[in-house]
Amino acid sequence: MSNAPATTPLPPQYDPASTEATLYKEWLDAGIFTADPGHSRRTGGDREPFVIVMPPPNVTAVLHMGHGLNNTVQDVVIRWRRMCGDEALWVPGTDHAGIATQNVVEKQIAAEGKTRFDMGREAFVARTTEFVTETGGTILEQLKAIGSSCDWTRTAYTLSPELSKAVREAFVQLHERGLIYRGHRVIHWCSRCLTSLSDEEAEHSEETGALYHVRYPLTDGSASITIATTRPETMLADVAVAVHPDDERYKHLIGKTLSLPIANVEIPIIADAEGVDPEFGTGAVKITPAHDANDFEMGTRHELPMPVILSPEGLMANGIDAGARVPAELLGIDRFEARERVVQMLKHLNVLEKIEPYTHAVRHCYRCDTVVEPRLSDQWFVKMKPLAEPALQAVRDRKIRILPERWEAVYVNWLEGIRDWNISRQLWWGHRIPVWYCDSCGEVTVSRDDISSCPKCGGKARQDEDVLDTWFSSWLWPFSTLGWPNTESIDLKAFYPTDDLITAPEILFFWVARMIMGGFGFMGEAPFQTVMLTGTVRDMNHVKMSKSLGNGIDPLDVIKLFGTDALRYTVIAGLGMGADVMLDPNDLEKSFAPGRNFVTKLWNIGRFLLTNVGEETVQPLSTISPDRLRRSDRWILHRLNEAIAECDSALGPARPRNGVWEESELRSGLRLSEYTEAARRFVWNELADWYLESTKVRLAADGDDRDVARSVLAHCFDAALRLLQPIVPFITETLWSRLPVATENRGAFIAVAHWPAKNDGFATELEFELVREAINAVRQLRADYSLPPGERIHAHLDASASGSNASRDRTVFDEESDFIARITRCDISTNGGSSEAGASILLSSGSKIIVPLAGVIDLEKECKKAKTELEKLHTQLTALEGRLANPGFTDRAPANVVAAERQKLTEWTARREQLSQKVIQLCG
RNA sequence: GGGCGAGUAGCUCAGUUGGUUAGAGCGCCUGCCUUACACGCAGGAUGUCGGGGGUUCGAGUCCCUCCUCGCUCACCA
Repeated sequence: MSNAPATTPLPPQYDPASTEATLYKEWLDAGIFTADPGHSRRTGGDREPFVIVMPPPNVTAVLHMGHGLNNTVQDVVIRWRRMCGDEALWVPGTDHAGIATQNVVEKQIAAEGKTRFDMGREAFVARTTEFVTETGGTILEQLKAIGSSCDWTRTAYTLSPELSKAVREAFVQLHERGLIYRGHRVIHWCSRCLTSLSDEEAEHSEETGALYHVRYPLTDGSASITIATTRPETMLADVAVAVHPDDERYKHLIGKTLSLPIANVEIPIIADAEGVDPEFGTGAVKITPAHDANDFEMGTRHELPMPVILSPEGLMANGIDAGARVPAELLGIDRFEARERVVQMLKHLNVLEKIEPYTHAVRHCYRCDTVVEPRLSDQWFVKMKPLAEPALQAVRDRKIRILPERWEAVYVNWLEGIRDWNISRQLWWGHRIPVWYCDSCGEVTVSRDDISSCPKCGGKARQDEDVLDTWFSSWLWPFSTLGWPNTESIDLKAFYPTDDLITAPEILFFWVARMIMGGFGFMGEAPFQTVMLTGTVRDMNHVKMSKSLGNGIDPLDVIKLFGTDALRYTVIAGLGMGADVMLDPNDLEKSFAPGRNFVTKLWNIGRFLLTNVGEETVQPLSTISPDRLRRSDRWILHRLNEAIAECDSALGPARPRNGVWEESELRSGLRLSEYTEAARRFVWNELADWYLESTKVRLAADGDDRDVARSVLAHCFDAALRLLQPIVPFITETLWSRLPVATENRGAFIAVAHWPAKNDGFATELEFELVREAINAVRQLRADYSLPPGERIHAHLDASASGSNASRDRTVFDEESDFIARITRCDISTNGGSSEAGASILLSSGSKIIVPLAGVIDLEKECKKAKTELEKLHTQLTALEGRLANPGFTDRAPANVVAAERQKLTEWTARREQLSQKVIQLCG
């Protein structure tokens, strides 16, 4: 890209389609997104590193609005830091997504009439690998389309050889530290995916079921106990009925035996204070240790047998210890069908007392939504308590902040009650557990390297069949992507710890909390200093967008229609901190209008500038002597300073000062919608609406002043483009490359240009504010009196009441008369008579704008309007006077507040005086 | 059931340690094709700040209470 001014004028319409792909390629070719570890201060360089690791999308994922939103946020932040001079690194990558990917491939082969078991493990993994290689990573290409400025030379993949090594290292280290153990207990089992799940992967959802009351008769026939259950089919695996030891209803029955209907086995009545709430149901609990986590605990306490009556597929079966509990007619029946049948059988046996409707939370597989079955099995677990401690402490000590704040409480709450993490999955797609068993001597070996023979007896070593939870690789992401476990890795030294972690709240526990634990656990340091949780994209009914619900928006459709920048601007501008973004999938035109309109506006400002400023090089503002600046120049330069300050303040400090967030900065920054609004207001409402209009007269004339206007205009637009680059990188790059400003201080791309800095030389420009006031006044008068917009009108300035400002006011209006006349079609003379009748508006300087309007004014209407206004003012003034007369207020309120009120009193009193004169004049 | 949060203009949300005419964007109404832009320009309307009570000279802001939503965790069978 060249800095030479354009030789062809800008086309009237911005065409994103023809520019975006080319531009993106130019950025890539120039390597501006590639970070250099040598530049990082941590490795002796002179730049602060600023690092974001991308939440890796599933390798099979296709871009949706959620990705669009989340990655745009990350890109805005990283582009901002890059311009600020940080060595900015955004690490992209994908997740192999164990269960999710396996499910996709299983579906494919199911269509061919096969199962993975028909294929065998090796062939299935090969097939999945092939699938992932061919179609996977599509999403990364799509992320390029939304402008993501990732360092693609560092693209990572959780199942790559490098990251697999990290996974194995992590497992072995935890094992060495005694934090990994094999447990035999009831876990969540998905009978469709045929794997165990972690607590987080088994999601609760409220369901209306039934509470079945079943009578179990005593074996001696003397009495019976009624139990309540939501899962009657599991009664076949009951091994006892527990009651509270102090429960008077049942005390005398403890120790006796019951005859379990259908299964026809004898089970004892036991007492358990911990596991039984006498208030609930009938106060008697059936104990099914193999199919309920709570019952498993009680079963363990009382050393009860644990018969299994369900197959892994969720079919009724006589498993371990079950004997012949499941009768022949139920064998092989699905658990839900079996529930119906058991209920029927209980009815026939006349032991079903009643069925109550009952709402309770049922766990579902987060991947296939199948109802999860509690199931007794052997799994590998990570002991989480020791890992959670530093993760909790880091947030309490403000080493890590979570935005928005409310999620911190959720985070703390979860970590305080953390339970051990089941990390083994009975899947084929993933990192195989690095544990080997020796069938000869029973030795269990945990190893970094594959082994084929037992290190103890030399017998054949057999690797554990299971793979690790996909999140076991994810929680290492902030350092595994930087080279860990090679602690000498230059990337690791230069870029760890990272800075911001930007993701959706759904994976706060799955991923974010575990990454923090992993960061401390393996690196001894927090993996990042800020967690920013973005909102959710929803439709107009506040329903979360999803492909399955059909209410999604394809970001690529939006890009095709309105361009990437319009998409980015719309989502960023609409995204309050942690707030959801509502978009209408049925009306893209309306949903993305803010972005499209803004981009068009920017384009047109650029067109005006390039046409009217001309193509000869503009002198840098620094070469313009301050005394050549006019009041409008000083005004816009001051507004620019304010805009820069507002953007900086909204974006906030990039990092904590000494590794710990100070209270005052803890909740500041990353308010992207505020930053966007500040930049928008400057470029649209100030630069375009006022300053640009004011330069039209100057640019049309020849002479020195034309060069001043050109310099200021170009300077301001240049700065505006820089402020906007992170949000709308493509159009700003396109326009910036054509700006005819001197080449000094410019790199090749705005994407790596310097972030604008405040220049404190420009104080508030009061004179130009006066001009704006006058213009607004004339506009209002024209609207109030319904004067045709095209009609040329005359007015005069009455400066007689403005005291010492009178001559200044007259000078200002004389000098700005061309501009005022052009913009309002109203000529203001400064030497007219002061007593002339007409509509008037008072300016803050005390001068008055008077439009002679004899004959045009509807006196009656005006009179009424003025009277209403006067009344309102009078009421407020009375209140104000009362307040100031109240010693309670004047004595206790802060002095500055009282002073402000006094000031107001003076102003209002003057205005009331003026208004009453007006009323007299109008109403007679 | 535990924890947390929210209820401010038709919609989405700002409102900093209480300070007195409550703001923005979008939408809506009116008028304008003013030679960068109708994806634009100018003007305008709109709120018992969820209800009730309290503290205070003063409450959208602090306290209590009620109502309504939302998020999150959870082995009451």
